[in-house]
Amino acid sequence: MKGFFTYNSGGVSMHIKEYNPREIEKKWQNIWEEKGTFRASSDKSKPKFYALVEFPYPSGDGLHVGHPRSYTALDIIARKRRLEGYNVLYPIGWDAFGLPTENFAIKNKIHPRIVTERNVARFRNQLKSLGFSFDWSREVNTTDPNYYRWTQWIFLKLFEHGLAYKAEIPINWCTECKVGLANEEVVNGVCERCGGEVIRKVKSQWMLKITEYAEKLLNDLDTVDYIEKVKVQQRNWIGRSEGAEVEFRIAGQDIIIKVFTTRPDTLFGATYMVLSPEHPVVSQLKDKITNWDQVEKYREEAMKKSDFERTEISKEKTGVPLMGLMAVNPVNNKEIPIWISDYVLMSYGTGAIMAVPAHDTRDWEFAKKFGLPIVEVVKGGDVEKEAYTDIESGVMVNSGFLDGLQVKEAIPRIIDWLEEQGLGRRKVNYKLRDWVFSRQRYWGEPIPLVECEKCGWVPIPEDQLPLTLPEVENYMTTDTGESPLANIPEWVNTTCPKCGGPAKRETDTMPQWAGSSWYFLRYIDPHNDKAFADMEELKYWLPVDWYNGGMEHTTLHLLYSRFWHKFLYDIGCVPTPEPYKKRTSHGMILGENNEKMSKSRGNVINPDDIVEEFGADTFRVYEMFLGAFDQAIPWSQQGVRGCRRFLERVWRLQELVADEEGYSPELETAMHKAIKKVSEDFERMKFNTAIATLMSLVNDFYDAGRITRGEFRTFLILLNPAAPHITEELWEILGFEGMLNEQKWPQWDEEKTVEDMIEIAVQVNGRVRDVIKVPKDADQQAVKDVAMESENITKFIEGKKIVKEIYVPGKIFNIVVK
RNA sequence: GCGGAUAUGGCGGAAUUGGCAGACGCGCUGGAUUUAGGAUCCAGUAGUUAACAGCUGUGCAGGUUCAAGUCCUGUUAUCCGCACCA
Repeated sequence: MKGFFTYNSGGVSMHIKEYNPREIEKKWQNIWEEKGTFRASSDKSKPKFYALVEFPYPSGDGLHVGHPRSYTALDIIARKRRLEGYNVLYPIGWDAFGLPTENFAIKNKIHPRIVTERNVARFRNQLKSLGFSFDWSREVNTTDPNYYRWTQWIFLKLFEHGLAYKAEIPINWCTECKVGLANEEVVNGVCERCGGEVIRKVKSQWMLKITEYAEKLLNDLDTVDYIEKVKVQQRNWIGRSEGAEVEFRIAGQDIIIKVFTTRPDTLFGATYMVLSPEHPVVSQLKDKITNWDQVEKYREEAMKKSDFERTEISKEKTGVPLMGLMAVNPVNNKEIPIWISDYVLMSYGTGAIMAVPAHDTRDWEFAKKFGLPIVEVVKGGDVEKEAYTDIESGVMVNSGFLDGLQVKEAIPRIIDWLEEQGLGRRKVNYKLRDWVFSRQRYWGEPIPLVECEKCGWVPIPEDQLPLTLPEVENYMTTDTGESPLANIPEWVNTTCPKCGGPAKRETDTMPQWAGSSWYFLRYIDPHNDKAFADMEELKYWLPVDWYNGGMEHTTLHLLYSRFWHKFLYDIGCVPTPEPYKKRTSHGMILGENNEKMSKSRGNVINPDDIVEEFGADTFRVYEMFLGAFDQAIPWSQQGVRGCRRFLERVWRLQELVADEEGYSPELETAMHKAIKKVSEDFERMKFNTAIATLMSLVNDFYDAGRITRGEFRTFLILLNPAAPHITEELWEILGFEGMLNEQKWPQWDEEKTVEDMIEIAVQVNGRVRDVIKVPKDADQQAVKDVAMESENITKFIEGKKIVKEIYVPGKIFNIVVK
């Protein structure tokens, strides 16, 4: 019984206090706050580590259990980095502009600013109750005029550099939200937020030229450490394709129609053209079209269709010929008919295609349906049965000077020819479109431009920023799609900063993605009123070392913010071409019934309830333990209980601590193994197995019946990033030096991660027949000697001939017999 | 249709490079303790079997190998992304 440490100096297991998370969690949260424990230091001599999680939209529903999954994960990384000696920046803020708040405000007649304040206060409390090691002194809020002043400033820079322009184009219009949407916000033809129907609406819109950065956004993916899934999705979204732009003349007209094609080699097989119904040439040549009534009807129908209907797959191709017009195939001067069809999109390429039915599946379907000629120009398939699209093995035929060439040879040859003749040129095309940046809503950043009759669009001078939102009575949107701001004449009517004449303010506001496109920069220097952030600070902290967030933001926020950052880099405002060095993504947490958590399904878990009943540490440990971090996983209330039980067992370890330093011989290997496993698993985001390792170690501790102070100290440090409150408390109770968060992350000795005596599985013909114990450095003969003493082995060998022996040190010994 | 991922006990999931399948947790069964248990502790828990002997077993069908959850070929199902992108 000697040397056992107990809380009350009595006997073993006598009087330790009960584990009371409610009490100790509050206690440590207060201590950390008072001491500013997790503030990033201004000391730049230390190596830095910038950990970032996507800041939340403070919705009225409060925190979702999905938020803490991401936050706990990077909290673990951040806490580990501090223990490793880094100066860590782990900030948080609020992405607080946006529709739900505004809708709530309208419905309940409360100003969106008040709603936002309330929601933020609730979120802040919830996050604080979970003990995240955020640097709260750097909190940002996108709706704060001191913040959006800089959002507006960046917008003006984009405008100055010609990257923001106003265009009258058909945009995606959500009929529910009564707001224009970016392409990225339309999912499966409906609004990604509300699921409402999206129609095409022609509106004058502010656009950002993200397409100008398509090449950089694509190429620089090779320079960053993002999970492959994200890179693949961004590449697909940018959708680069190489080909040629070819000019088709209209017979008897002085008009040229350009098409984009990736298969210029098949030009001799182009037997007709198809234009998008919206193609401007159609109206332009109205007088020449003999079946105008039919054409007009088709165009009207196409316009009426929602995006969803129009892009619906597997529907029959439709179309109408432009009678009275013929195009001329530039390679052979043959006249070919021109059709319009809604399978040709105005928004991709030039809105017109050359149709090669023999070698394009869509054109083939169309030609078959309307009896258009099919001319084979690449040999290898049966073009009467289906389009032959192979580009690897086909040989050109019926193609004049291209005959006999492989497809891959023919492509550059024909492009050279087109360029020589002035009939076309090499061209790279992207699926990525410019970013529709206007929102017809109140609760967003005002666009800091005025329209002057004389000077056109004029930016508001920088020293007059921020342009703040006016107080209004009514935020209702109108069915005509005008922003609520348009109804405030005293705000709209202003003077031109340039000439002093009368001018009108832009009344649309920015999308929610504006403020989030640069928030990680503001965290670096959040109180700066001279610049969005000081260059010296930016140089120290950028890039973000590790950014975790949802897959749903891959082609939205993540792409947008890379674009803004690249622009800021080009104009010398940030020191790095890429904002984020590493990007990872967490899986969704589903309800207990394996369905997506939602109010309507009645399967929502409220984090507050879990913290209240089990404590924040249990909640954190459970979220990390429930399964692979990057996969969707259902919640299990029973599983939470198990994690609480684990922490109870940790708490009671106090009773086992003997007054001895170092590691005991019995547990030394287990300690080194655990340090290694936990260290590596945290880095690989294998949080579930790291926690499992710690659970196993606790089981080992109980099996051993007593542990040293050294063992307990190491264990507490390993568990600390996941369960920071209970570990600090135990650290204090045990009277260890200083505070736990000031300690050093433990090291392991590779040598000591293996026991001196190890177990080797002995197989006969690949089947395990026995397990033997041998010294860890035993050679094959030694292992064989031990194995042959085993009856379990010998009875399978008896009477047979040993033909082969395989020994994998530390793993198995296999004897092959015949 | 294209691209990506996944498939392992009653459940969530483990298994660096091919080397003892089912770690860890939940649940369940039995026991101890308790006035009580949604507390704690002990034992058991893939299937089959009288068995701590064997045999079978990682969606399905083949193959490579001394050895396959892992590699190869084919196939099915589910999920995610894109979706007439010329």
